[in-house]
Amino acid sequence: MEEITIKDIARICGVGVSTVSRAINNHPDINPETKEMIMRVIKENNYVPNNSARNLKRQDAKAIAVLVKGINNSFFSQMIKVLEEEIKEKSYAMVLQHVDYDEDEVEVALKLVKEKRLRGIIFLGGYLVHSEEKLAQLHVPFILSTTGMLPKGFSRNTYSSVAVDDTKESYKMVDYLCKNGHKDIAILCARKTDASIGKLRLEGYKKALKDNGIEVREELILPMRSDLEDYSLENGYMVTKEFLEKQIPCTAIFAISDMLAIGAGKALSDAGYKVPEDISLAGFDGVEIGKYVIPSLTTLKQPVDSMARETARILFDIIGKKAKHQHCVFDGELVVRDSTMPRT
Amino acid sequence: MEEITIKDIARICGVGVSTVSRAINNHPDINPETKEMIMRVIKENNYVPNNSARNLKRQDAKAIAVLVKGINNSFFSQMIKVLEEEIKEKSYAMVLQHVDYDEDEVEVALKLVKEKRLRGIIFLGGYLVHSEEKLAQLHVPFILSTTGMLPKGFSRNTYSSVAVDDTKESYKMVDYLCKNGHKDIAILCARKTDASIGKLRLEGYKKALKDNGIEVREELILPMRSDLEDYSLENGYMVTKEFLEKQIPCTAIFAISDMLAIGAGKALSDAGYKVPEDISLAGFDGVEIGKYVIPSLTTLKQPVDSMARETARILFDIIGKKAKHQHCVFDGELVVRDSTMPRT
DNA sequence: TTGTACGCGTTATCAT
DNA sequence: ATGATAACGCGTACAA
Repeated sequence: MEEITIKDIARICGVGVSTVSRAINNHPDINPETKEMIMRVIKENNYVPNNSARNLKRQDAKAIAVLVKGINNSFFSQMIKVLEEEIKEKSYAMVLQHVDYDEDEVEVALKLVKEKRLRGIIFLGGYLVHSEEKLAQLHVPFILSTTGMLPKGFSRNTYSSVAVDDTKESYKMVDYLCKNGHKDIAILCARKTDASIGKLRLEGYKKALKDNGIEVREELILPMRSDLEDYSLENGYMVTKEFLEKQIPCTAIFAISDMLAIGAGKALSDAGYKVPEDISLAGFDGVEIGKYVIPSLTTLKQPVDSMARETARILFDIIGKKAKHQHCVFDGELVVRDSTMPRT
Repeated sequence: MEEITIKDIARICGVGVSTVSRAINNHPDINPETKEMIMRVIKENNYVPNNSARNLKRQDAKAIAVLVKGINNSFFSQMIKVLEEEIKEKSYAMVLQHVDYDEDEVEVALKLVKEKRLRGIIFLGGYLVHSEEKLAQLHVPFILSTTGMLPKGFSRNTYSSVAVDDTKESYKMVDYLCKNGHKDIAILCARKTDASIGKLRLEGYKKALKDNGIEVREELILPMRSDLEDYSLENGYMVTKEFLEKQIPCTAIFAISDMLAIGAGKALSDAGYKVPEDISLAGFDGVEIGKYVIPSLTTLKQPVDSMARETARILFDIIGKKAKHQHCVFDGELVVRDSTMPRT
């Protein structure tokens, strides 16, 4: 039951360990026949190199890590797919690492860099606000993708970012609702303590109302419940249900994520409201399931494919010293489907 | 920019490396004051131990890996959450590893064991059918959870498993539909090449029809398209759309996963059919979103929480030598919601 | 209680 | 083209 090592292979083959190492790592200076023989022996003995030892010794891992905040976020999974393609294309390895909501992603990144000799890091989601100091220790190029921005003070030439302008896109959606005659628009938004995208999207909402001459009313601002999972279906459902029970007049609900919107849609239906005839419903993100829900969901779609591709491009440019850090803002797309209608 | 190591810490503190090591790893034989001092220096210098070096040296990692087939499977994410709780509870570390659809999970497991000195492995999903030989090399207890069974020939006392009886549960659903007067029941199922749960669920369908005196008709068996992602919304939508265009009479559609069912529901709606009045629709798995979809989805719910807890229990029992390998079959629950109705 | 020295499995730098 | 050997950073006997 002994674990077999490179030494065993060398002994069996009657060669030195360095020769085996050369065979494994596709080094040029090796006799093709020797290599073939070694590879055969490796197969026969089911030898698997120890990655810890490799990482320990190696400088150069040709790996980039993707740190995803939270699990089961269907918005990210599409991005991950694309990132994986792009990373493989450059013949890099992708290390996918989930980070719990209560974990510090920068700390995780720091560990990972030491362990895996990464060349770059992609942060997907999360709010790196409190981590400036730690971020400075990250001596590896990193890029924030679809992530709450860093505070203004943080030097913008030490990292890159790719995202939509949450305020602007949120504005777009609410403005659309206003232009379609809606005046009493509720927003299903982040908790008051949120300092990230949730806050920005709320600001867009407020600004759009003001620009359309509509008063912002506290009673129409519906923060998520903190005792339920953030951005979850259940949260959207419960908050909407409680809101509807108050019977506050309202003709449209804008949820700052599609999942919240779907939860809200169910609450509306359960309470006997027809979407969109009685109340219009809009989401944000543009996740796939929004197309399949009934009625299909009007949303503000983030161009995830392009964003993922751009994320990879920027990171590789920096790794290859082809460019400096940059900050790329994408436009979202207002996708009008069946869950909203004009108000006459 | 030099990476700081345990030696540096030792030097700064004026102690030996072993003392630092003891401080880090909470060893008993150490002066509390020395320890405190060392920990302070570690914080000040942002020292992060190198995991590769640790894993290389250590025998005993107190870690268990969860290998998940595919990404973005909302059915698994609930299980993962529970597994994480259970594993943390035992003060083990959980290593979450996604495995691509075209990757061999056993190969990934083999590598991971070498790299991380795992104590146990949980396979979530996937079909380990072709990997008997490799599985034998896995000298670490493993358990298959929610996974297509291994072939009969494989010795059942070398591994554990937790799952529902897919054939039986599928039968339950189809039998329910039959008992409610449905005779023309289409099934949205796996590709013909599938040898895993897809096959079993199809068998349950056939058996239920026969037992209810209904003929199995090929034209009502709708395999997923191979050019689209397996079990995806889009696959359910497209296959159903194409089926409906053929105008084959049918009063119910049973999809072997909830996601397929939701896709199918949209195709029905687009084609002008009312669910459940015109056609009843049922899914399988019991994912959360099924509750929020309109009409809410009748489904065969797998008891994911209990299954995850049992998975962890069994694995830890084996690790602790408290028990031998075992195979646990859970009952699913028929959850009747709004997407099905009797046929008179 | 603490420090020294060795080895974990691999890659890289030398010679040869 | 190949082999011996020194690191890589850490944990742990063993000695002190």
